[in-house]
Amino acid sequence: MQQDFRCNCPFTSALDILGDKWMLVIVKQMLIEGKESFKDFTDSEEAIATNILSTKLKLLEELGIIIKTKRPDNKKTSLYLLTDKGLALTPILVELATWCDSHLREIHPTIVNGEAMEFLRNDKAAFALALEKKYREKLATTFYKSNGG
Amino acid sequence: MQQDFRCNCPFTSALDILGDKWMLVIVKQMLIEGKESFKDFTDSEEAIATNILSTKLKLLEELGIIIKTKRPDNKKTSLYLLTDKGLALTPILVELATWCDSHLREIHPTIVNGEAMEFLRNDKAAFALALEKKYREKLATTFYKSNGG
DNA sequence: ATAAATAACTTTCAATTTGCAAGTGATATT
DNA sequence: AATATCACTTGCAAATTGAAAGTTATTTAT
Repeated sequence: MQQDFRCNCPFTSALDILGDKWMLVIVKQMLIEGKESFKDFTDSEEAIATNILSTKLKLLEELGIIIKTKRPDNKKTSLYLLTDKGLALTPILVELATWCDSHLREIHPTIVNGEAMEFLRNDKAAFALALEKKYREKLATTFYKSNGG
Repeated sequence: MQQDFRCNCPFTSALDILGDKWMLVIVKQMLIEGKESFKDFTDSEEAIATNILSTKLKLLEELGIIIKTKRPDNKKTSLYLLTDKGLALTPILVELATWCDSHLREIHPTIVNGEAMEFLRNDKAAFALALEKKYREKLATTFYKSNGG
């Protein structure tokens, strides 16, 4: 991996890892949109190129933010799942969306504005917890399916 | 400016603006390190190149995240100051540092770990508020100096 | 008044990164 | 056995990044 850090500042160091167009978008797709296969990601609205996706998934795995695994009944399709370290990024995503909701609509009026945004506005912390809980339940289901059928 | 957004997702849209190596680092330098002149930024630990700095400051200003101004007694030195829209990024920075503190020390052991980090760990929300308050006080002082001497 | 220093850029150009398109190999389906 | 699908990899062109040097305006020193 050999990650380079610009300095010893915790803010800058976080951005050395997460400060690009794709890392947090991929995490978001997993957490919010339930994406888990390579194909799921390529089919996204954000239209990530396959070579970039491949590189970023590898980096996320090396950093321990996601794990790569397979269902025993499907040797073809790899599954990419968030680890605890990855799930711990939820508050960052929530704060990003909050800022976007309050300050970006002016220059980008078509940003989605549905029930989920209402929930976010009413209780950020609860929203974050709900996302994490939902993902952990999905993880349980995934592993149940893999083991039990 | 002509900002391009990849889609209507609030998470992705925030990252269309903030998802790079420099935007939030510059905001951090203003908020935490009190940097306000072009020279302050070039002297930073992160060693940003002047052309990049110039471009990013312009973009931040166009987005309304910072304002560019001058003290009446100094026509040479420009001042770059955070707006409310910029100060509203504080919770994002706080969450980034929190994640870094918990999950990045393993691969980057020299990350700073002083009193401020203690405060952050003990009460994230209070830490964010303290940063914002301190910055607003500095703003008041800056404008007092400019107007009164 | 003149010269030197400083601040805030701008320009140039090389290196790196990004991303589209096409190709590959392993599995799965018909 | 043939075809389709999935997860990549490779090649190449375009865009972005960044180091170094240059430019202009203002301020300080002589």
